[in-house]
Amino acid sequence: MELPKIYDPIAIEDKWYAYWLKHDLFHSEPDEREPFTIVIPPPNVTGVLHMGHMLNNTIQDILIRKARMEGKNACWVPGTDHASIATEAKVVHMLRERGIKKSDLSREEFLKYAWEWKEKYGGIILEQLKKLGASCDWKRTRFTMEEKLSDAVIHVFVDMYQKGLIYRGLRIINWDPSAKTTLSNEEVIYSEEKSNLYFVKYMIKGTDEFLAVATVRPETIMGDVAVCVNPNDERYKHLIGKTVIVPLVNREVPVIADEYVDIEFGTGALKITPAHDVNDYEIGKKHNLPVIDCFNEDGTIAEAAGVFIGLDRFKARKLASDQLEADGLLIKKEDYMNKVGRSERTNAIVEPRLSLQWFVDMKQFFERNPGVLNDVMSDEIQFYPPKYKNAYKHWIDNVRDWCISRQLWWGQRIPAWYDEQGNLAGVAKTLEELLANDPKLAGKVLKQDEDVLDTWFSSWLWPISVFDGFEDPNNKDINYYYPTNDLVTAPEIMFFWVMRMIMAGYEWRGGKPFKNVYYTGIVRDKQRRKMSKSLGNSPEPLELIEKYGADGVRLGMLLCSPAGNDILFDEKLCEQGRNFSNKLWNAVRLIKGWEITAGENADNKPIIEWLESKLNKTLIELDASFKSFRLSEALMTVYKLIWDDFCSWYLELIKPDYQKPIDQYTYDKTIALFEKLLQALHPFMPFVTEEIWHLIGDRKEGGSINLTAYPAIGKVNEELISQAELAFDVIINIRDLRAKANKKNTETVDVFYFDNGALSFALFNNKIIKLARLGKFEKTTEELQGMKAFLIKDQKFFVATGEVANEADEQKKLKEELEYTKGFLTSVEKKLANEKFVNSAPAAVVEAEKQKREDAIRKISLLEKSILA
RNA sequence: GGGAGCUUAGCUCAGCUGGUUCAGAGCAUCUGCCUUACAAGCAGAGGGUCACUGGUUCGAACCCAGUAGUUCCCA
Repeated sequence: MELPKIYDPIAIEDKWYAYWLKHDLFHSEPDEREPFTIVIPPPNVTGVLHMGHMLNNTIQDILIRKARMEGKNACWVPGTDHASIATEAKVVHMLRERGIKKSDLSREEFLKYAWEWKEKYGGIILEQLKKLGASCDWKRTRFTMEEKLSDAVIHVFVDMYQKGLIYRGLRIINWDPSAKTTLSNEEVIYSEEKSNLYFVKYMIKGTDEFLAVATVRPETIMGDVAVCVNPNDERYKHLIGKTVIVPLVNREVPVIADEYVDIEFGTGALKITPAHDVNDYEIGKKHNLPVIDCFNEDGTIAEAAGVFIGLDRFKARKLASDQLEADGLLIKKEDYMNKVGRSERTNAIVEPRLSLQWFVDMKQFFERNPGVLNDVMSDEIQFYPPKYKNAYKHWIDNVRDWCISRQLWWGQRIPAWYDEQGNLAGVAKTLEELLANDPKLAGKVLKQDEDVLDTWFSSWLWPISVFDGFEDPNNKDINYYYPTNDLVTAPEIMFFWVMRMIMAGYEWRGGKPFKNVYYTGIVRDKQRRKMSKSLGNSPEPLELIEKYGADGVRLGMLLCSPAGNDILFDEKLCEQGRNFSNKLWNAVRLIKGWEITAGENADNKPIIEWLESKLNKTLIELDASFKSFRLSEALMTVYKLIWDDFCSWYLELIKPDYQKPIDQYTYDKTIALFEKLLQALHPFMPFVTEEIWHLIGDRKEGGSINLTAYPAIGKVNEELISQAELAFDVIINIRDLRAKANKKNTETVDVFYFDNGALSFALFNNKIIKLARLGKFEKTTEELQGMKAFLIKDQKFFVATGEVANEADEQKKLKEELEYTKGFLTSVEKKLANEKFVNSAPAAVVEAEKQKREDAIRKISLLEKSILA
């Protein structure tokens, strides 16, 4: 069979993914094996694969493939969330292109279009994951808006209402008075705009004194309920507790004190308008102040304001300014730059507005479920890297209630009904159920809440809901797969996801949803900028895959991603990955190119045994890396084992001479070793390992390297490993001297060495001759003049490179070495002479120091002899 | 403003419980090679005051304190 010189991943990767699907290799059903479960953090259904997803899902795939090879029943559940805001924006966009306005549609009509959009464009990202090689159980694909998962959301809402864990409360929201809709923070664009700062007199009641207040929004003066100063502000201390008269409406309000006020800013006195400013609202709440809402839905002045009723807010600003001036209350007007938020869609200036929303009472939730915090702190749920425990605790300690309602249509509609006066009538799964539960409601006209629930209110249930754990809390799947093993996600969603999933787990399953949480870094470019569409600094993932193969990209991503650190992505690393695939490929070409002859070459036996030992030793390191989620380190370990140990040393050592056959024994052992290496690498590079595994053995249809057992750790012969390393060291030293002497590869050199019995490499003698291209390799008992020499420990080697060694240089080198060794010996002896060291250091350390002393003494005597000679 | 982290080779990072004269890896760099698996390669080499200052210790990259720079989170 002829194999091309260069590995071409494209066709091969498609072939194997199709094969895996055809043979249904990733599907899992509960059985008697130990389960290993990962639920995908559901990507946004509108999403397309970006670099963060690539990293995140590569890591999940590595974990799940490894578990599969370890004989566990591995199940990786894929799916997407419905992303209310993003999807609704996409649907509105689609409608606009068809000339349809959302405002002309009923809720039902709009949702029909939304589903149409979802069926057509949603879930592209899942297809893209297949290109990456993700071994998800596609038969278990879920979506947060599908019926069963929606039922779970409604169930949870009702349950929480009944437990008193949710409530309705006021909250400042972003209001678009032009579209008459609420906006999420993401839909508001802030920019610096020129405006005015008005300095206004608030007269102190019953005096001629006044308090000067600076404001950019005089049209909200009618909503003022207090003036606030900093308690440490000497200028105003005497006014705290006094009453001032609000201009324009002549209302009496108190002067209050709060640390929040910045003494330096404006006049140091702040008017408090709770209905129209977030911070004012907080202060108002703190000081138990009333709320006066002076705007209508469309941004005109409301009756509650008392003046300018019905006028537009900007016209009112002008009139208010004029009126203040006329009343002699306007001190001055300054130009002022401030941050103004505008609606992304209508460009209208966003109005902060008080609105009734649904909230989760977080404090109470944590009191019911102390495990949410405690089990993370005690590592019952383990964070990797653990430093995020701090952030987690800090957040829980300072938690704010979770606002779960959204003024949108795409999402689960809140199952709450109101009477004609807008009072809450009740909460139930359906109107029928509500009426059945509460006879008093019979005959009343009830209206369901217009809002939907936050998407996060769906995804926090994900680890339970994907196994239908709400519908049937005792079903086979949930009992088997829950709690899941690992969650892989980005640190920025620790609160949105991780914490809330943990909360849901404790509340509805009485236990954690996963055992380990692995936080990936944020993918940045080489200049440390976050990758983003607007910056255009993110490579297109699928193009990268085209260019380097999924294996290459996976390796590239992972090499630059130690756990929890940011990832400075560099395309070069993908190239390194591609090159590695090619290296493996060429190893196959070499091996498959050999003719085989019966028998066994005794010289190769120690080489084979060495690699077996080295492999086992590496497997131990690998295991440790995996256990602590150091995947980058694990990959590098395998990479070096394959490239350096297997390709550069082992294959070169056993390689028969040109056009000579290889013995059957060596061949069989080599194939067996190669197979183990491929297995160890498979979780990282699934495609190329699958391809080569099929090339080097007779495989059954439906067989896959991913279904084979991960290599078991065998015996490690340390003695043999150090002997081999010594032999390699000899080879490297000789090669160095050869290179410096400009020896051609075809020329041999002679090497002689003192044999003082301290070093042992006899098993590899012939191999040293082969790789270092030696003529003679013999012992000597005397110093050889005119030859280059090197030392390994206290053993000297002479290399006859043909050129005359410069005696002075040689002597200088030796003297330097002698000085160094003497210094070393002194430091060791000092240590050993120190009673405190000998008494307090562990015995092994002291023993090692003694050994060092002996080695150094031997080496010094050798060096001194050489220098004299 | 409050909290957390980071600072080790040109770059990105390891360095797990303080214990070799401990300073390590990959990439990059330099030198020589198209040696019949691989130039997407082979063989070698060079490169560091472990941010700074002090302390604890027989012993510090590692522990403690302070300083500087930097990143993130919350406001």
